[in-house]
Amino acid sequence: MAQSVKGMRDLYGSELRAFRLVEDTARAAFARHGYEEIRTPILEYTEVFKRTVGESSDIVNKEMYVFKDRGDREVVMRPENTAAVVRALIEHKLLGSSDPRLLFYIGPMFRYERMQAGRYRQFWQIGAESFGVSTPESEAESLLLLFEILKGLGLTQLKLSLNSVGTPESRPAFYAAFRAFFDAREPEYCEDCHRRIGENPLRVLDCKNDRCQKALEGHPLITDFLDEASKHHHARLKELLAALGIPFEENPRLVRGLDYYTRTAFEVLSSDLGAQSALLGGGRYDGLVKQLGGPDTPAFGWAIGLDRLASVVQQVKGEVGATPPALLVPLGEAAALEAAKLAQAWWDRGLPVQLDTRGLALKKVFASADRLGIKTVLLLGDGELAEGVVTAKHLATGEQTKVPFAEVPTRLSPAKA
RNA sequence: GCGGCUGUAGCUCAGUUGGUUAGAGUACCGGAUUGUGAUUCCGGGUGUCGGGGGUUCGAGUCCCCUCAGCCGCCCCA
Repeated sequence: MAQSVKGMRDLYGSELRAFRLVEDTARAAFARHGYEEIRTPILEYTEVFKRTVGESSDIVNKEMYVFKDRGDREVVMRPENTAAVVRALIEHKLLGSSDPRLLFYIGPMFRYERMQAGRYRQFWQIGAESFGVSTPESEAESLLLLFEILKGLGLTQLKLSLNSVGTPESRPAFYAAFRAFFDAREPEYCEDCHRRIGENPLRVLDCKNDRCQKALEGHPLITDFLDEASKHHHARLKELLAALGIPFEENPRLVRGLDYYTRTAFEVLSSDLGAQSALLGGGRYDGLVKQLGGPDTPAFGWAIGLDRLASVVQQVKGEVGATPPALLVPLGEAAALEAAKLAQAWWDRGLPVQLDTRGLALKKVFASADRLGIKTVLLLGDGELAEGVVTAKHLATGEQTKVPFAEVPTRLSPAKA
């Protein structure tokens, strides 16, 4: 049988409705907050991600869909979108003014990884980025927006895991201290940790090996090595979040997989997702714009895993049901034409009415309507035609009434359809 | 990229130490006097047993390869 490409899936039915629910909720929140949408291409030149996400990161190292196009250019299917958005802003010279530059995006990302529940090779992200503001207040605003979306979806149990990873200037001191700590008990750490200490030292901290965890007791904290400005920044953000009622817990061991983060880093995990528990993540990336050749611009942003959030929404709220419109069923040729005319007029007025053009026996029409979850069937036969009415049957109650054509629009308000 | 498990009807699954036309529930299709569903009754199996190769008189069942999915690791959304 024909199959979709490994790791890529078709979205339809209740899962797609869950996606749309999340998207609609997010778009409404973005609009309230003054965030504008941006859409960038799926394909980017490899350099965009190599220079930003980090040469040593797994994403660049082993997960990118890289290939040569017919013009022999090396391109990559975007593994994330922040770097691409920054590239676009630089290219169109949209940075450098003091005007707010608040952007959001919704789209698919691609990473070549081993399949697992909640981990797909094409997955979707909803992201928000705010450029040009370095204050903790801007971060609080962005996180308020984020929690507004989660709350709008009925997810109130989620908690932010928060850390500050300092700046490129302050981090070396921490790394040195941590390395010294590691070296002192070096033989006690597992093989993976010996690899991690070179690539991303913080990763050692969340090793699942019991011996490693024991050897880590009393390790230096990155938050103790912050410069004064970063320390104040971090303290102020925590103060704001507490005052604004955003639930968070400090996690000095929090690490992110992308190299470009500075100061604030955070993520939200969900216990409803199995091993792939990361629901969303983000943080500050003050150096990224300059790194890609733009004006020195502070920035903060986050990305939600749409596939995973939709999954959590379905687990918490149950399947997202469809809401089909009423079904207008003509009986016979004369009625078929009249029904089309009526439907045409009603559609012009914005009414949700599905026109049945199958010409099936009524019992099949009703059986089908029942399966589709249709609430109201409007019958138009010769008798109705002569009277200028439709017979409206509510499937749930079996109740049947005659409704003059002119009254259908008021009777068919979306709530009653 | 590493390790383990699974794959039979649209769905959930049964199928004996290898044995004859591959089953159940549900869903679906047709019918029970032509304009009334979700109940009932009657009828229908709709299948490349994931795919390919091998062993065997004989393979859904055993072996190898492969594809897909699931679980864990790595990592991340």
